[in-house]
Amino acid sequence: MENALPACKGRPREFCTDQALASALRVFWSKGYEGASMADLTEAMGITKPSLYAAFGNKEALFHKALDLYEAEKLAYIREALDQPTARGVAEHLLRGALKAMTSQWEPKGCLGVIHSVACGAEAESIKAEVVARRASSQAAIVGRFQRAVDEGDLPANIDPAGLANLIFAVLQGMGVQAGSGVPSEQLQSMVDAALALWPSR
Amino acid sequence: MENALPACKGRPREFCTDQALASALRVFWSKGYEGASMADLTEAMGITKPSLYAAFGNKEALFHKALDLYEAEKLAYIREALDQPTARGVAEHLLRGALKAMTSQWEPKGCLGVIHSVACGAEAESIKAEVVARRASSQAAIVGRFQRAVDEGDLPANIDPAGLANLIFAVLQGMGVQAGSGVPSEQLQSMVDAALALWPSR
DNA sequence: AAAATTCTATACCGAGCGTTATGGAAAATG
DNA sequence: CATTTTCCATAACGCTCGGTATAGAATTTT
Repeated sequence: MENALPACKGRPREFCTDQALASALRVFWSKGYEGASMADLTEAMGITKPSLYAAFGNKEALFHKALDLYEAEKLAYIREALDQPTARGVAEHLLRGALKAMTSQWEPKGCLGVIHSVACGAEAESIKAEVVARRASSQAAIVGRFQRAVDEGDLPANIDPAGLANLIFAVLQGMGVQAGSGVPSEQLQSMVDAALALWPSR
Repeated sequence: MENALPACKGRPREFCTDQALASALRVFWSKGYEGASMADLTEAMGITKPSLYAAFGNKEALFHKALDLYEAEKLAYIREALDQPTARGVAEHLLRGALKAMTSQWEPKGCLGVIHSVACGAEAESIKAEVVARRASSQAAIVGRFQRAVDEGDLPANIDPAGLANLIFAVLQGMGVQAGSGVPSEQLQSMVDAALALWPSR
C-alpha cells in the first residue's frame, strides 16, 4: 500500500512530498501542533487539504513524519555528541549543537521537542507523550555515556551521572524556551560559555 | 465602577472571587491559556459563564489576574533569592525554591511562565509577550545581583554575570519543562544538587 | 484514441470555541 | 411590602477547527 514504486498507474503527484513535509515541519516548529491549523499547513506546503490527507493521512500522522524528519536532520548533534571521546566533549557538542540548531537563520527559533513537552490542549496529549518518551531515551543514552566517563576516570568519581545528564538536558531545554521566546543568539552563546566554564574539569 | 464597597445595593455575589481566581490559576497552570477552555474554567471555579464574565471581564483579563496571583504567591522565592547574602545563596534559593514551587503535591507540576513562553496559537501572542517580559525583568534583577557579587569579590572576576544568570534561568526553565512533563521530583532534586555542585566556589 | 485512474479544487459537515443576549429567581434598599 | 438591582441558568450566536464528499481536470496504461 505504500508508494514503494513511483511507476504507478494514473496521474502522478504534482508536488514533492519531502519538500511539503519540510514545510510542514517548519510550521509545527514555529507554532506547535495545536497552534498549527490545517490552513496554516496547506498554505505553507503549497497544497490543498485533500492532497494533504491523501499524501499523509491526517494531521497527527503528518506531525509524526515531521517529527521523524526533525529528529533525523536537526537532532543529529545528539548522536554525534555520544561519540565524543571525553565527557566534556559530549557536553560541549550538545551545547554548541543545540545552540546552532535552535538559532538557525533559516529555520524557526527554538526546539520542536520543548514546544510539545509543555502541556497544552487534550488533543496533543499523545503527541506530548511521544515527544517526552523520545527525549527520555536520548537522556538515558547521555546518562550511560557519563557513567562510562566516571568509570573511566574521565569525570570525578563523586559526581552523579544521572544528575549531570539531567542538568545538561535542562540547560538545553531552557535554551529552547529562550530561543523560542526571542532571546538573541548572542545571549544564548554567553550562556553556553558560562555552562562550559563551570563544567567539572579533569 | 470597581467593587470598592461591598455594601452595595442588590443581591451580593454568591462565590468568593479570590477562591475562584485561585481555581482558574490551577487550570491555566496545568493546561495553558489556549488549552484551558471556558468550560474547564467554569467547572473548576464552580460558577457559570455569565458569572465569570461579570466578575473578571473575559478570558484574557482572567488570565492576567491569575498571572498576578501566581507571581505574588508562587514566585516569592525569586524576590527572596535576591536578598540572599552570597551569590551562591542566591543560586541555591532560586534552584530549591523553583523545585519546591514546581513539584508541589497540591498544585500542578511545572511552571506557568514556561508554559506560556513557548509558542502556540496566535490568540496567545500577547500573553506570551507579557510573560516573556516579566521573566526578562526578573532575569535582569539576577544579572544585577551577580554583577554586584563580582564587584564585591563574592564571585570570581573572570565570570560573566549575564551569562551566569542566563544559565541559571535556563536551568529553571528546563526544570519547568521536565516537571511539567512528568519527570519525578527526585530526579529534579538530583539535578539541583548537580547544579549546586558545579557552582563556582569561593 | 479510449479507458482507467488519480490528481486538484470547492464546498460542506459536525463539533467545539469564546462570547453574549434573554429570563426568571433572590436579596438588599426604600 | 414593593421596587430595584444583581445574581444565576439556559440557549443561542458567529466563528474556526479537523476532516471529507463531490466533481472536474489531467496523465497514465491498454
